[in-house]
Formats: sequence, structure tokens, C-alpha cells
Amino acid sequence: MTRPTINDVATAAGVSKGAVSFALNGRPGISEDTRRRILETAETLGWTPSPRARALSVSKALAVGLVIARPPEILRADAFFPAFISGLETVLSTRGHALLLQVAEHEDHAAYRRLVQEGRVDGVFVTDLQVEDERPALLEQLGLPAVVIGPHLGEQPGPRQAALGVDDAPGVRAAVRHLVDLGHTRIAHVSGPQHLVHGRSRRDAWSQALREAGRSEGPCVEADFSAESGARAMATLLDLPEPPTAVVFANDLMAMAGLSLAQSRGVSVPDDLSITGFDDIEISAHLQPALTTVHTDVVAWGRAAATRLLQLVDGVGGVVPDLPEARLVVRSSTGTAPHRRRTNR
Amino acid sequence: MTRPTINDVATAAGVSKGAVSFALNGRPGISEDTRRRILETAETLGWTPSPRARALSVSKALAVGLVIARPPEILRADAFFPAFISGLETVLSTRGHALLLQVAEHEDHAAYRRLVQEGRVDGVFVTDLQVEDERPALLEQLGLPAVVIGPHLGEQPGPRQAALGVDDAPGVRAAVRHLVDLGHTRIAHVSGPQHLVHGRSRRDAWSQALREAGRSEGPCVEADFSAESGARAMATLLDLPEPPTAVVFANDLMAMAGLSLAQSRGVSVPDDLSITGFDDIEISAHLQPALTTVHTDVVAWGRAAATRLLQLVDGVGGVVPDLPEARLVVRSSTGTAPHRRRTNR
DNA sequence: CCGATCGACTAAACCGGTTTAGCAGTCCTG
DNA sequence: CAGGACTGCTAAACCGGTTTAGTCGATCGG
Repeated sequence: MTRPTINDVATAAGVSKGAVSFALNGRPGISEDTRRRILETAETLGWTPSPRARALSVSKALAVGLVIARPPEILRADAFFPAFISGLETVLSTRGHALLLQVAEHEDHAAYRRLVQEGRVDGVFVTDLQVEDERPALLEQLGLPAVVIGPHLGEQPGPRQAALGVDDAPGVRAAVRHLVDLGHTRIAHVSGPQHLVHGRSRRDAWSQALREAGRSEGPCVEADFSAESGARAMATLLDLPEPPTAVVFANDLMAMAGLSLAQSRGVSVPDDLSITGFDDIEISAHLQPALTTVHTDVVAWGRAAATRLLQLVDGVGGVVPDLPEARLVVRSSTGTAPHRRRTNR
Repeated sequence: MTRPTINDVATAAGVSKGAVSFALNGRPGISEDTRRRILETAETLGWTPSPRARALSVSKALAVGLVIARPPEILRADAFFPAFISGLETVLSTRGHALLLQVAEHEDHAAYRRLVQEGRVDGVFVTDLQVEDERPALLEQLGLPAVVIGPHLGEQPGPRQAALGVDDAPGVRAAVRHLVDLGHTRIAHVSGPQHLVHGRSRRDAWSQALREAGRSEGPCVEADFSAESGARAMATLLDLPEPPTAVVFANDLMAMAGLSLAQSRGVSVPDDLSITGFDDIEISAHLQPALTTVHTDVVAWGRAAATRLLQLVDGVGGVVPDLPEARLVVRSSTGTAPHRRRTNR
């Protein structure tokens, strides 16, 4: 009835418990004959290892944690987590590690404390990195390995930490260059929260790309990645005395909301106004006009993050596959700058 | 350095290991005096229980599992899982249970087998229920408690299983009645996959509500909940010799795509065509026109599902808080039926 | 006043693995 | 041919809790 244990295998094979453990783990000190015999009996008995027992014995949890810190449903209500998790799992499951989820209010150090206190995980992923984020320091102090989903840390990361090296800047820069090439001169930005790293880095990239192109920096409205805030920001921009001819949104959700709002005011996209997004969520390709946006491979991020974290946990080095670079997907929400503006300059 | 164990507490308090265990678990057989003394020393030593050890000892995992089976990013790329998980966690974390995630290819029985084999979980949630779903039977056979996210099972559920009792029908019926009240006579449906329970039940509700209202059943196009399929379905409907004046979409994502496609063809919403969705995702309120849709409280589902599963795991009965009923949110994507149609009848 | 009962607690087994110490037997060496 | 090294295995401790069996002293009934 109940699952066979290593003890059952031992008595069945006529050897000791320790010998079975050695054989199953491929350690030396067991002759080839006995090893084969042990493996065979284990097979026929249908033995499978008990992570519970192993975890207690080796003082490891054989699991890693992902803390989701999103207030209500704001902040990327998009498909980031499902896709990211999917990437994590493909790596973790083949390495015998489980993925533990915890939902915490932001700034919830207690959530991380509890994870390490209870010893349920061997490491964690840190998402939604903030600009002055205390969590890496906290985790370092707690001694819990961590992979931060964000750009490479400026300061030297601790020995048990790593940054994934995702960099949104090239994608945003490509979007800006695309707009510049279309002749736009007033290119605005609707940013994410500036206390979030990916909110700030996208804004910096927009600003820098404009400078590189020799364009003056257009207006920037800070929003919070939610559709509602995107619509509000679009309204603010349209109400400007000299509204922009192009808007770079920090994510698709806001871009969609902005697109809808513009259209409802009789502003034609892309004839009067060009719009770009970021993320390339599924719906973006099916809007009218289809959204020009930056495509990111979040599943690949997940795979890389999991690979790296397991390296940290096991204390080995190694090379992590490069992250695929974000690429601009040009659809029909961007077009040449409206004529009056073009001649204006 | 290392965390104090129950043994440390015992020697510090000058009692035996067993006594400490009794005291900490509030079992009889310990005098009030010693109990207090033990609790105090545990407190000052900063003792916290080790789920690892407890799990091995009581032969339970102290964790429950959620298997996410979504092919790539299709099937509800929406915010269902984040919200649902958030609801699960509020209950689980207060009860000392962890949430384990596993991503599986569709219909991957092996995923469930592994979970129970490894003994990592005490129970699981089953989502995306199919019409002829083999998973409940499989789990029953494996002896793993399960809560099915779907309507109450027709057949008597096993002793270790429960259905959550979510019912999409009232929401869909309300949407159809709303359209009927607005004078629509050709009310179409863009459904989800008919092998999924929530795909089929929404379609059945649409069909039934039309009959109840004395209207003939309009055209129905089967789609797969993705934006792309929603756009295709909308195109099919518009190409009909006698296109519908209203379309009930099985989710918001498809409704959004359908809305965009209709508008791009010069069909005015809601003047020429009324559209309703299902889910009420955040963007829906910020489209132009804002989407009339059915609001569901997925977080509450999560809470209820977790509560019920823990009851099953602990083998106790009990009452689970009622699920909040889905409610129709009327916005501006629905309006009175176009005049020509109205007089047609 | 003696044996039974009860309350409070200790000792030890147990969960299912890993790991270390030790113990035969064999082989090599001087 | 004794001594040391090596091979292949066993026995037992250990991880950190829970739980059962048992001990000891005090209380109680007869």
C-alpha cells in the first residue's frame, strides 16, 4: 500500500540501508554487481525517493521560492508571471526542485524572513526590483541565495546573489529610433513608477535615445503600468498646448488604454499620433491599429533565472545562456509624423 | 548561528524533548508552570518550528499544489492565475501551508503522479476543467485530495474531492437579458473551446437565456479564448449575410479583439453593434467604448478553494463561505439595437 | 497502611533518507 | 609472512520534529 522506502529495498536486496543509499546515488564503495542488484530491486519495488526525508537529512529544502509582490492587481496585471513561471518550471522540474509561491505585500520583509526561517526554500527570485531596494541586502544578511530579475547590479553582488541582466534599454531605444526615423520630433513618454527599476530604466533609455538622435526631450508623464493610469497620461499629453506626435508607453497595457483614449477623442493613430508599447502581450497584435511594441521573451528569462539560482544554491559557477535580446516589432500604430508638424520644424 | 531546535529548548528549560513538543502543541500532560517556562525559553531562544522535520514526522507535506496546464500562452493569458493565487495564499499562509506550483503540458497526468509520488503535497487544485476530464478520477485513485475549480460535479464526488461551485451561467444570462432589454434580436456568441467546462457552460447559458427570452438562437462561433481567435470569430460574424446586432464574447480578451476588428471595419460600437465580455479585466473599463462585461471575483474563488482543500486534507467538514455571484457591469459597449434591425422584426 | 490510580514527565522509537565510523577480507609490499 | 593500504560492506548516528511506552511520586480509596 504505502510507498516502499529505502529500508524495504535494503532488506529485499539483502544489504544494508547505507549500501542502498550509496548505490542509488552512484557513489563509490559498492561493487558493480551489488549496485546493479540494488538498482534492480529498487526498480521492481517501485521505489521513489522521498524529498521530505532527503530534505531533512541534507538540510536543504529542495525548493526555491518566488515572492509575488503586487499590491492588488495593479503593476503588470499582464501575463508576466504565468510566462515567467513557465520558464522557471522547465528548469526546476528537471533538477528535482519545487517552486514555492508566496504572495506578499510589497516591502514585506516578513515574507522573506518567514521563507528562510521556516527553511522551506534554498533560494528565491526577486522580481519587481525597486530603485532603492532593500531586499537584496536583507537576503544577503539572511544568507539566502537570490537571483534578482533586473539589470546587473551596480554594486558588487554578494557571493550568494546574482542579477539576471535583463536590460530593457535596447528595446526602448529601438522604438525611439524607429519614431525618429519616421520623422517625429515631439516624442513623449508615459513611464512606469520611477521607484521601480524597470520603470526608471525604460524612461532613461527613452531620454538617452532622444539625445543620441539629437532630438530634444519630449514631455514625460509618470504612470503606474495600469490601464487606468495610461489613459489618464494620454489625456494629459493630448491636453498639452503642443501635444506630441508620438508616445512611447512603458508597457502594452498603458499603450492600449492610451490608444483607446486617443481614438475616442478623434485622434487618428497612426495618422495624427504614433504609439509604441512594451512587452508584446498577445492582444497587442490584434488591436486596430496593431500595436508597434517591444517583444520580450519572458519564458527565456525564467529559464535563465532558474538555472542561475540553482548554480548559486549548489555553490557552483557556470555559464548561463544569454538572454535573448528584446526586439522591436513594428506594426501599424506607428507611421510618419503628421505633415503639419514635419514642416513646422 | 544555526536555528535553535526543539532539543536546544529542552536542555535550556531543563526538560525532555517530548515535554517541549507537548507544551508547544498545547497538549495535556504538562503542568501550567512548566508549560509557561518552556514557552518562554522557546521565545527567548527564538525557536521556530521546522516544517521539514514536522513534515517527515507527521508524514504530511504541509503544502498543496497547483498545476498550471496552459499550452503556451493561450487559454486565458489574462490575469486569472495571479488573482487566483493571491486568494489561495491569503488562506494558506495563515494555516502554515505552502503553495507549490507545477507547470505541465496539457493533460499531463504525469505531473499529478509526480506530485503524489514525491509526496510533496497534501492536495491539489484542478483548474481549466474539461468536459470529460480524467483528472478527478485519477486523483481519486491516487488518493490525493483535490478541489476542482468548476461547477458542482454532476456525479457524486469522492470523499476526498470537492467542487468549488463556480457558476458562470448567471453572469452570462444577465448579459443576454441586458441585450434583449435593449431590443436586440440577433444575439451571437463567441465561445471558448467546447471541451472546457467554462467554455461550454457559458455557451449553454447564452443559449438558454435566449430561449427564456423567447428569442431564437443566434449564430455561435467557437474560439479558444485568445485574442487572435476572438478577432477571427468577429470577422466570421460580420461576414454573415445577416450579421448579428450584438455579440456575447466568452471572455474580455476576445471581446477586445472583436471590438477592435469591428471598429476597423467601420462598424460603430455600440451604435451598429453591441458587445459584451466576461471576466472584467482591468483594461476593459478603459477601452473606447468601455466594455460591458461580467465581473467575477477570482480572489474570492482562491480563498474559497484553499479553505475547502484544507478541510479535505484535515478530514474535517465545515462550511465554506459562499462565492460572490458574478455581476453584470454595464458600460458603453452595449446600446439599443440599431433602428433598421429593430423595425425589421 | 497498602495497592491502585492519576498526573507530569522522561526515554526511546519513528519518519526516510544521508553520512561517518568501523570492520572484515584481500591485495600489495618489504 | 607480518604490516599497511585498499575494497566492499555494515552498523549506527544524525537531521528535527511527533508519538508511544514507561517511570516516578503523589493522591486516593478501602
